[in-house]
Amino acid sequence: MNDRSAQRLAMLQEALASGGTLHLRDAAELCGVSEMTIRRDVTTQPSVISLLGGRLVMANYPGVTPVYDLTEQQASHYQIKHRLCQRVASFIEDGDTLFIDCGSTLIPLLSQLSHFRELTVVTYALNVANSVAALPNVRLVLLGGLFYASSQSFGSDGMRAAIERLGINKALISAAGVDCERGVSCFHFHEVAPKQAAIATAMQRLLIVDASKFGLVRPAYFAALSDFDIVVTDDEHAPKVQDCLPHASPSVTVA
Amino acid sequence: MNDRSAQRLAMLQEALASGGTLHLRDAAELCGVSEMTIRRDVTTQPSVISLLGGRLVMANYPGVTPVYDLTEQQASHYQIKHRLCQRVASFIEDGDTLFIDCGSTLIPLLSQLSHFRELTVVTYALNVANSVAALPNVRLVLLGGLFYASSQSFGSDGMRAAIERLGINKALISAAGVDCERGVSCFHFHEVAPKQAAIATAMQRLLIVDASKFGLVRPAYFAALSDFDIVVTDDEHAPKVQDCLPHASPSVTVA
DNA sequence: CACTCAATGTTATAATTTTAACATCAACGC
DNA sequence: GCGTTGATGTTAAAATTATAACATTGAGTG
Repeated sequence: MNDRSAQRLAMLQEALASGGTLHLRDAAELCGVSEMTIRRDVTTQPSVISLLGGRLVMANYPGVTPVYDLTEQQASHYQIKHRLCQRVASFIEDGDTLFIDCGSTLIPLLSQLSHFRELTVVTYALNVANSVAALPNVRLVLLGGLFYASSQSFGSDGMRAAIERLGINKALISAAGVDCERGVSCFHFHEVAPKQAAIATAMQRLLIVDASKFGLVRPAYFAALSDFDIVVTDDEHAPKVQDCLPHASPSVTVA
Repeated sequence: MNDRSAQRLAMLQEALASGGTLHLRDAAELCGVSEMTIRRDVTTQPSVISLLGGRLVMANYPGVTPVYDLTEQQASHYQIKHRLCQRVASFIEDGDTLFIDCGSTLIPLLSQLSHFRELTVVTYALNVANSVAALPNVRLVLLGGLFYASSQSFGSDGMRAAIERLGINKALISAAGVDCERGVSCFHFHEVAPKQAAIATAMQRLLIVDASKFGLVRPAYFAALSDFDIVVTDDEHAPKVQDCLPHASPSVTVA
């Protein structure tokens, strides 16, 4: 909260911006203070710098992912999403123009995009953009606007038109709830326009949801199940899924 | 070197791909082996995963370079930008709508924005957006488009119009070259439209350049020195600056 | 000038991580 | 079967890092 403290943090942030780690002792020497002070600088106030085993690391500067500890449960829950994304990747072809939705479901897909020769990714999510920005083989189009921190995504009144002007090949859509009768829903209303526009303009529409989302109702409906060509899900909660999917037209892939 | 070892590494890589860190003990439990084995997995063979203070971190994340050695030159070079940004901050008022240019010059400013009660930041740079996205007191508007990795920024044909539709208060512009007669220039042509639009629409225009930029000519001219109201620079290379600035109209602030 | 307070430094101790050495175990060929 | 081998597990000691308590400094104030 100090002025000098903030100055030191900014200095270290600059030093770490190009990557790498800085040992506490080097940081202390660089700033001309004791290790304890640096330690206090980075631990007593929120910062993009975190302390890991005596070394300062930046929370992925060009990206925004903070350094936090995954629990074993989180890591295993991630396995489901990864399996879903592996299945999604099997639908992707070289040269595709993909619309990639916001949320955490499709994040594991992004690192797999490096295996293709050439792709274009259209998104309105900051975290997606950050992951894609690092891939040299992927052209990135980010749809900007006002930032909504809750979903790490942008919204603007022109977004629907902007998306419909693009030649999107495949729309990869995620959701927070899928209900047999009411359809597919998400939490935030600003996500509705981009999702709907992508569904409207894409040649192929994939809905990617883990099975726990079935039967859930969220504030913002944006599509019917029948609007999708393919539903990618997992078999963890098979009964719930069975209730919904046979009634709808899309083909279902269980990863 | 082992088959199982490689399998475990792949598994952990998947778990870590979305960011964050995984404690050795959780990784061990996740893979059903001892901590020692995981430790050996990641240390005995080259891998994208590294071990930092008992936690696994992805290599494309901060921790990949074991130690980052800073030269004192880098440290002092940082000081200049930080001083410039402190001066810039003194021009900012609560409630301002700021246009913030891409590049590294204005990065140190962003952490200082948390000291204000309420601000709006307009930018077309990914790195700026990432820093601002973390600030709860700042409304962020990102102008999207096609991503240009070289400048970590976006470009689109509609950007000029999009900026002129916004009520920008103060334009904070950086540059790669300032020439007395030819004007102010940058490296990339896609930066010209947003810079010009911001200059055209803003009520107050600040040019922030360290003194080493004076006398340099870059491919893309975007403004004359007289288009700015305030020039913020440093006195490191006073002679060069003197040659240019007296001829132009803006007031000069030396930080 | 003495007092106060916040920031920083110092030290000792606790907790954790790393290393090394050795034990176990299963697979495989002879 | 038997011994070898590579992978893995276990344990204890060494090194490092984290924490907490207390000492010092230094600027601002009455």
